[in-house]
Order: sequence, then C-alpha cells, then structure tokens
Amino acid sequence: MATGRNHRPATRSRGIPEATVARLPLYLRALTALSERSVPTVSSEELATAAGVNSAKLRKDFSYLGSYGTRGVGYDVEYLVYQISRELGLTQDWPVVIVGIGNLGAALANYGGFASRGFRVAALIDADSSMTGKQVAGIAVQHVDDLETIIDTNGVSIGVITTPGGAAQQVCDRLVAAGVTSILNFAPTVLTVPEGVDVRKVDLSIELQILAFHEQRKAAEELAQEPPSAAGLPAASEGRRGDQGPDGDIPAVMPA
Amino acid sequence: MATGRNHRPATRSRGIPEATVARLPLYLRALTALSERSVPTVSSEELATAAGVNSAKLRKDFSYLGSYGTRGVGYDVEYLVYQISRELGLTQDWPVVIVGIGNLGAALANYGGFASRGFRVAALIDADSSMTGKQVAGIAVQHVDDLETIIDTNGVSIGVITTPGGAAQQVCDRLVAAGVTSILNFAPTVLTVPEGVDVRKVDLSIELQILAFHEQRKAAEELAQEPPSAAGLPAASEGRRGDQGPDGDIPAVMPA
DNA sequence: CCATCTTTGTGCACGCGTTCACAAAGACAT
DNA sequence: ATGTCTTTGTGAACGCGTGCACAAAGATGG
Ligand SMILES: NC(=O)c1ccc[n+]([C@@H]2O[C@H](COP(=O)([O-])OP(=O)(O)OC[C@H]3O[C@@H](n4cnc5c(N)ncnc54)[C@H](O)[C@@H]3O)[C@@H](O)[C@H]2O)c1
Ligand SMILES: NC(=O)c1ccc[n+]([C@@H]2O[C@H](COP(=O)([O-])OP(=O)(O)OC[C@H]3O[C@@H](n4cnc5c(N)ncnc54)[C@H](O)[C@@H]3O)[C@@H](O)[C@H]2O)c1
Repeated sequence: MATGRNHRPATRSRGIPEATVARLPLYLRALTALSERSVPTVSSEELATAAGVNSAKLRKDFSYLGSYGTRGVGYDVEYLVYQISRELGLTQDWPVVIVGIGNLGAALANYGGFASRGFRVAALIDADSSMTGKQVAGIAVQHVDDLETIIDTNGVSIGVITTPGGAAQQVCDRLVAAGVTSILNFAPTVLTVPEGVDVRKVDLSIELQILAFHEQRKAAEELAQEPPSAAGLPAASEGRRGDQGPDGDIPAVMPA
Repeated sequence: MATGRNHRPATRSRGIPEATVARLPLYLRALTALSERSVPTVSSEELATAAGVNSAKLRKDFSYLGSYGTRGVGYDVEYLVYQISRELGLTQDWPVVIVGIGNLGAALANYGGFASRGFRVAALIDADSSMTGKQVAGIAVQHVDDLETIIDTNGVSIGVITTPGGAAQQVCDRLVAAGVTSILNFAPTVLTVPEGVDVRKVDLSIELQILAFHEQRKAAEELAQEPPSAAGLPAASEGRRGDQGPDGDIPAVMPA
C-alpha cells in the first residue's frame, strides 16, 4: 500500500535520518566542484554556504557518517567525496531503465547528468511499436513486451516511469514483478507498490501549484499592507514591481 | 541569502502549514478525477486512499481550510474542488515563462498538464540566436535579450529555468530583477535569491541518488539476513528477486 | 421526535528535524 | 612544552508534522 503505514520509526536506515540522506547529494555536488578546483580542505561554514544550508545542520549531517573532519581545519575534500559517494552507493554502477520514451523520456535519455554519477541508462522502453529500434540518445528503443527480459538481463533495480498517467501503475507493476525495487515516477499518478519498494515522484504540476499558492499569498499581503502607507499611488493596471515585498518569510530553498 | 534564516515560524501563510499546502494539489487531482466521474460526495477515507495519504492527515489538512465536510456523509466533491482551487490560487491565470529551450525546456513546453490548471506558457526564451523565432509547441522562441520586456509585457511572476547549470544564477537574477517572484529550477545549482522570492527545485540526479542509497541499504540488509535462514541456496550471479524484502520501512510516497 | 449509525473535526502525545551554543580537539606559533 | 586560536562534534531545547482516538455533529430510519 502506498499509504505507507510505517511500523518502525521510518528512518533508521542505520541511524542516518532521511532528511540527511536527501542532503548528501547536495553536499557531494558542492564538494565535487571544490575538488575540480583542487581545493584541499573546506570548513563547514564554507561548504554549507555552497550547498545552501545551515552550517550546524551540515556538521550534524556529517556526524552521522562519522568523524571525518579535523578541528581547527575543516574537512578533507577528496576524502569526504569518497565517503559520501560510498554512503550513497555511488561507488557501484546502477543500471537504469526509462519506460515511456516521449517528450520527457527522450529528454531524460539525452541528459548528461545521468552518467556523471554511477547511473547508466541500460535501456529505453516504449509501448509504441513504431518507436522500437529507433535510436534515442544513441540507444535503441526496445518494446515493452521485452520489459521483463531487459530488467533481468541487465540486473536493473531502478526504473524511471515517463509514460502517460494511465499506464503508470501497470508499468510499475511489471517493473516491480520483474525485480525493480526503486522507482522514480514522473507521471501524475499515485503508485501503489508492495513493501520494500521505494517510490519517489517528480511532479511539475504540483510544484507550480505550490508556487502559485505562495504567489497569491504574497500578492494578498502586499495589497493588505499597501493602503496605509501610499494610498494615492497611480492605479496602474500592473502593480507588480521588482522589489522584494514587505518581508519574505518562506525559506527560499526547499529540499525536494 | 538562500540559506533562509527564517525570522518567523516560516509557515504561517495564514495558518496553513507548508506540508499541507504541498498536499493540496494531490487532493485536488484526486477530486478532479472523481468530479469527472460525476461522483457527488466522498469520505475522507476514500479520498485519502486515492491521494495516497492517511485519512486523519487529510481531515486535519482540510480543517485548515474550514469546515467543508458533512458529518456522516463526507465532502461535496465539486465544492471542495472549488475551495482548494481558490486556496491554491488556481482560479486565476498564471502566465509562465520557460528559459532555456533545450531537451528539457522543449519537453516542458510540450507538456499538456500545464494548461490543465491555471498555468499558461506565456513565452519561451533561449540564448541561442539560431533558436529565435523557431516554433516549439506552437510558440515562437524569443531571444534572452528581450527577457525583461517579455516578463513585463505579460505580467509574468513565475519563471521556469531549464538552462545549463552555469547560466542558471545569471538567468535567475535577471528574472528576479524583471519582477519574477517564483522560480522553478531544473538546473543543478543552488540559486541565491532576495527575500520574498520563492525557489523550488527539481533535481533528477538527487532523486536517483536517494534511491541508490536505499537500494544499497536494502541489498546490504538482505545479505545480512540471508545466511542464517537459507545458506545453501544456488549461488546464482543474480540474487535479486521480486519479493518484497524483509520489511519495508520507508514511506513509499514522499511529497516533493 | 427519538435512537442509531456514520463520519467529521480536533485535542493530545510523540517523534523527527532544526538550531543554538559550547566544550573539546587539534593546528600552529612561539 | 605551552598558549592561543580556529573549527568540529554534539547535548539540549524547541517547533513542526503525524497519527491516534474520541466527542460532537448530523444524516437516516422508525
Ligand atoms: N513533458 C513534461 O514536461 C512533463 C512534465 C511533467 C510530467 N510529465 C508526465 O510525464 C509523462 C510523460 O510525458 P510526455 O510529455 O513525455 O508524454 P508523451 O506522450 O510524449 O510520451 C509518453 C510515451 O509513453 C509511451 N507509452 C504509453 N504507454 C506505455 C506503456 N504502457 N508502456 C511503455 N510506454 C508507454 C508512449 O508511446 C509515449 O512514447 C506523462 O505522465 C506526463 O504527465 C511530463
Ligand atoms: N534533460 C534532462 O532530463 C534534465 C534532467 C535534470 C536536469 N536537467 C537540467 O536541466 C537543464 C537543461 O537540460 P537540457 O538537457 O535541456 O540541456 P540543453 O543543453 O539541451 O538545453 C539548454 C538550453 O539552454 C539554453 N541556454 C544556455 N544559456 C542560456 C542563457 N543564459 N539564457 C537562456 N538560455 C540559455 C541553450 O541554448 C539550450 O537551448 C540543465 O541544467 C540540466 O542539468 C536536465
């Protein structure tokens, strides 16, 4: 059941909190950039700024991994890159399949950021027979009939779903039955999966709606605070300006 | 500063918790589906299942909006659709610009799910002069030189960034200076914005890394629990099977 | 009008995540 | 060796989010 009644604290993956896990990739990216600039060490303060988080939070996050810093100096960049990579399981290769090679699926297939970490597009799968055999991003699209074989042959455990919403659950079921235990879902559907299977979803529409909510609230707040101060300003059709509002209160960056 | 030192509780947008706001689109989607099937009313239990959440959570979420249910009956679907739409600001039209019309930008432009709610692609913007004037999803791509004019003319307050990472901050700065106060960022970059501007990010790479972490953990757990029980099973090269693991503990669905 | 039954709305307790603030650790200079 | 200075690692407090469990509300039937 996707409702996910969690018996256990839900996050004792070996003591590493879920929120911390979600930030590790962020740290890793910042560290990789430093590594490329041959910076040997970095303080929690510097790294936190680069990653867009609080330095205390970063230190606590790292403390779950172990004591990898040196007091008075900071963290060794290379060493930390390795430790985080290992913790995230990026030292091994992760074959990934993308199911549904339409606009979005093709874009993902073409995305270079995949291979940069341990992820490799093992196969592209689509139900449209006229797509079969066509090259997308240098990989031949295969038919969904062969899904099970493809998963098995390549030892795939991570699947990406970019089919229309209507087909998502069905595709998900087949992926899971074939052995996939992690799914990244781009379709606007609530997937139901057995226990032990992780689903993460990316939903553009939801993100926009959340932004719209705050946008509306900002507009209302501005309107509510405007009259007392400058009441007789020219009633332009567009009252919007490039300023930063009366006082922001929403954290600008949110972990996905 | 994107670090977002929050003076206020960070979420008293008028009492509606941020976590609730993030779920409203989910409820709205489920309700819309019911509406299309002409279902007049729905109980919290049914709707919660459809949205993939706990029914108590759903009721509490709705309680922030007001008392829109009828005890013993449930919620009026149409009425709730309207109330949530209004709360999210979807009763008005939101012009959106997409900056960076490459693989991903083009896919988003072609995405139908945009218009379904109040979002309208007002303009497509790219820095590549050879793209200027080209039609993508029926809309002519405009040059980034005209960004400010486009924002202003169309009264755009929401921008989507799909440029390479290196250009994202620069594009963001221009969008903000031109009056955009909400940004959806697909580039793998931590954006720094002034207070009052909301940034949400969608990061495929991070999602995959989080999945990889759990995947690795599941594999380790399986290995640690296997030996005591069935030690002498055929040492196949692939020990992975389609079962549901010893015990899942991660909530399958996570709000972005 | 009353009894029963369903379903909402919420008080309450609990746990996770965040942040502060500081003691301990170690580098580095003298 | 000793002192100073920087920065880590973490104890503790607090606030947000979640889920249980139940009283109140209202529908429905007799
Ligand atoms: N395009 C976007 O920017 C975007 C954004 C957010 C969400 N989404 C979602 O992503 C999904 C894909 O969007 P898109 O624009 O690429 O759509 P699309 O129609 O271009 O592509 C869908 C592809 O899936 C294939 N397909 C259909 N049923 C299948 C099945 N059972 N098995 C395998 N393949 C199947 C189709 O042949 C097609 O190639 C949709 O659910 C959409 O809502 C898209
Ligand atoms: N393609 C994906 O699936 C995917 C997935 C996750 C993240 N991303 C990220 O999304 C971004 C876009 O990815 P893509 O695959 O579409 O890349 P792309 O190279 O295909 O497209 C980038 C586009 O941005 C334009 N551009 C560059 N600088 C610009 C500027 N200053 N102003 C306006 N436009 C500019 C380029 O001309 C190009 O058309 C990247 O940051 C990438 O890391 C992509």
